[in-house]
Amino acid sequence: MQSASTNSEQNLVTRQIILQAAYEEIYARGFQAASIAKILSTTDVTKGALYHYFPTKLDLGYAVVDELLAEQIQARWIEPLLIADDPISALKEIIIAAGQEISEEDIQCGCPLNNLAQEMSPVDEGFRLRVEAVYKMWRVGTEEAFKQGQRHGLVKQNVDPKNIAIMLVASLEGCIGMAKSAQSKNILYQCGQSIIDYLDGLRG
Amino acid sequence: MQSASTNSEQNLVTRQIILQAAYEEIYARGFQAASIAKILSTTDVTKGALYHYFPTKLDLGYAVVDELLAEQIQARWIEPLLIADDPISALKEIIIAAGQEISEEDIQCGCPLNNLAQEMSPVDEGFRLRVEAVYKMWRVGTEEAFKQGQRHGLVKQNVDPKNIAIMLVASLEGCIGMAKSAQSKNILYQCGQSIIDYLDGLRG
DNA sequence: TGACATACATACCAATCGGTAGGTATAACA
DNA sequence: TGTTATACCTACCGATTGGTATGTATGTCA
Repeated sequence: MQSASTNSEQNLVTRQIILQAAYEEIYARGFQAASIAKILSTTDVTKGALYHYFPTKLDLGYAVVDELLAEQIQARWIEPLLIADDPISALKEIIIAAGQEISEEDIQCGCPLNNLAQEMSPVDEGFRLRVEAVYKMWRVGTEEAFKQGQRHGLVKQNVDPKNIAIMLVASLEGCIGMAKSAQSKNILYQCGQSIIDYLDGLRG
Repeated sequence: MQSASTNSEQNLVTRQIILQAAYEEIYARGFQAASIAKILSTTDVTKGALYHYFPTKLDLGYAVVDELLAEQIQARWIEPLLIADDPISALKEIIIAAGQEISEEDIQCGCPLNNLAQEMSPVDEGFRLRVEAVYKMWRVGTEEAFKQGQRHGLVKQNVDPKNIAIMLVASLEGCIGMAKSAQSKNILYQCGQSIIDYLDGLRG
């Protein structure tokens, strides 16, 4: 028998508190500059507790990617796309919704996945593999949606869904990154509109 | 009178050695993780010399952006574009040339300007302003080239050169970032081809 | 030739870093 | 009830960080 519910539920709560605080600290400062001490001080968790759940800082970072970021991308960019029949309309709606919901802090900090990709890919292979797994999930999901769209005759037949997926994910990340550097919602919207124009050009 | 040539020339040499080593260290690890000690050990420069030319680490980082990165972008992405009559053909050539000349280390480390943009924009406003100045130069240069192209009837009249410039810079950075995460030249080329296709769609 | 500034060089410093050792309190289980 | 594992907690550690204080060698200039 495993431990009773009372205990293991509390465990997960503490673990989740640490994970969430780590996510925010990493999002704001990057992984390498993220301070364990800061994560502890923003919560009332002690160092012993943190190192009980995560043997190293690296493991904590990995968990943020595997559990939080993968889930975020899945929920926002993949699931609604796969449900829809028309991937072009669906993606346009997702982009517009994302633009509307975005906060000043988000503009300032950009995409948490791309942040980790750019910072950690050359530095730590474990990070790179995990981040790339999320990107691949994103690209494959997008590719599938556009294949479906082609089957339904809603997307041009003479384009390669795989290439479209790569281009879309890349330019979305580029768009967010540009807005982050310029700290400008205008640039975000102008770039988003260009992506939407590109999408409309794929109509079949 | 200023100091004689012998002296001030040597000065600039030492300064340039520091700047170059700093560039490489920052390119490989990011600014915050870049180690002054490492920069000194890869050169035979002492800490006294470094802090003689650059009062703080931040000033050293600023100089890398202002002097090295601005120059790189200008030489590779702006000058050849402004010389040409046809911006679309010119940019295609630049993209193809960049793809051919890129090394494994470059794939691994990505774009030094985008790296600093994503890492430092939320953390230090001085960095953000300097990086954004380079991006703006890049965008404005691209915009001018496309305006010229419109005047010569080589670019569609019903597109906004400013939006095109934003979209191009953003998707180029996104493309390099995606290839860096995937550590894949294939992805770089596929994404680059999509950008070229986009460019061809702008023909007037 | 003497005064002064430039261009380094060396030794040191406080602060912060991630991580660990060793304890305790609690709950599960035999 | 005694044993054992889980879930913490506190105090400490060595290493590294950017930065500084002090000294010196050299070249400039009046």
